[in-house]
Amino acid sequence: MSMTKSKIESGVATRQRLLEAAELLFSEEGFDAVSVRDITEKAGANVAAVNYHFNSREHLVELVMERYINPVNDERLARLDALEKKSGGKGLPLEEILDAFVRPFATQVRKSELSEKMFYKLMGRCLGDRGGVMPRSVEQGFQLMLMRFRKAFEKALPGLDPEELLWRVHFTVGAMIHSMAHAETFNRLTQGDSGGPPMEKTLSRFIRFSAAGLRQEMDQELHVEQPRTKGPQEEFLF
Amino acid sequence: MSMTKSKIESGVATRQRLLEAAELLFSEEGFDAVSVRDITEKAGANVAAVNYHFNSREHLVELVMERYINPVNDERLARLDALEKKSGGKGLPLEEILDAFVRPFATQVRKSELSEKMFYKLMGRCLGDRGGVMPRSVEQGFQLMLMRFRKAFEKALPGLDPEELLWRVHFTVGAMIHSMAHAETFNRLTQGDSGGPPMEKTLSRFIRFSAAGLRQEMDQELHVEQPRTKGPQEEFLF
DNA sequence: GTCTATAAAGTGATAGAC
DNA sequence: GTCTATCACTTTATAGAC
Repeated sequence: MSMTKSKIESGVATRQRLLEAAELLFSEEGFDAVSVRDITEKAGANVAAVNYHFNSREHLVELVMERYINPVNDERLARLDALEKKSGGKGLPLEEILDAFVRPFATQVRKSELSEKMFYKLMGRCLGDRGGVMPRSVEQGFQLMLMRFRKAFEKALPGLDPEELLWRVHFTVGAMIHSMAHAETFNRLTQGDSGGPPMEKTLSRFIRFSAAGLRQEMDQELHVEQPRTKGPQEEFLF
Repeated sequence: MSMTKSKIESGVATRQRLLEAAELLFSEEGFDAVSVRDITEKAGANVAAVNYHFNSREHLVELVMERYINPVNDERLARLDALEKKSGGKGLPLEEILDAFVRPFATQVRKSELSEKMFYKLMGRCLGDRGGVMPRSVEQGFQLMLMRFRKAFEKALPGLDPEELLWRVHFTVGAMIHSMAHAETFNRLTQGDSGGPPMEKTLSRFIRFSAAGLRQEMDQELHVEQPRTKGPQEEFLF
């Protein structure tokens, strides 16, 4: 498939067309599965155009990641800042922290020219592809952001073992990334219909799910009839 | 890096050495980032060996996926069967369903000759790489397994909207896959130490986290002071 | 800024000798 | 079962004409 002829003829700059084609292909196929030729062909440009406009394929990949991830992480920090300023040092409600963590997706997708579906897929690629390897600026932004949110969670859940908290945050991040990157696959596998855009409802669902998981008490076992007939290799009991 | 000379000299069959080398490389680099030459070099075999023993690179990939995923899915179904037989048609406790869902990882990793870390990484690759595309037999097994577990969850959570449940299961699966595939990345980004093997404790943490998220009540908002000053684009409230 | 032509390296696969 | 040699492609990147 190639770019609509209209975009080429209506004089959209080659650089812009390349960027749009790359974002579409990256979100669809993953960063490592798209060749320079795929991009230039889809953009209706010459094979040398990517290297002329972006120096190398790798630079283009990094540019795309930075363009979409950094604004999200920046807005996350800004929202957390605002919440903490408002509360004046007290622990925040989990839901508000989680809201600051995911709502930036909803606001940044509106600022972008991508469809919601493509935006989330691309975001999932950024976070899940390449074994988590990201450009330096993105990696640093992520570290800073996660450090701040981790502290906010710690304050919101005083007394919780830090290692236990880290795992709960890990599960939370995993639920978020997977939902974005693999929503289509999951729908196919479950033959279910978890619905399309708008995504506000999904983010709301995510917040409630994660808040419950993060807040959950250690004595949850009250809910369950403990099976005491465990064999030798049955080493964990919920 | 190449295979330890001992394995070559001690007469381990070439086919076996290729399989071990491939599994190690696939888990480390991902299925799409490993070439036939990478594998044969690591295994100390000739470049033509992969095609001789496995017909093609693609067949080898599918074999590896099947070897590790299918036993896990089979054991999941067997455990769920046993639970449902025991309970005689009544809804099961969430923790028991989740236990049947994740404990097979712990038992299958013991049956395999892989280290825990490698096993989980490889499993994460199977589920996360290639945009969720799996060999036919694996895909079918997954569909069957997810259908059964979805029904079990529905019975355990009567009255819950099916679409809401589907999303909660989606979050659950995401938390699990991400934890396995990206534990190392996450540790790096958080500069945290979420601990290494043994994994029993992690699975226990996962069960409690997911159970709380799945079971969570719709009126969770009681916990939080609702911000009523939302702007026009602030469309979801937890 | 765009094009062609080409370099240099890598890919999976296979025929045929041993 | 293993090896070499090679085929037929594809990849990124670039030099140089226009």
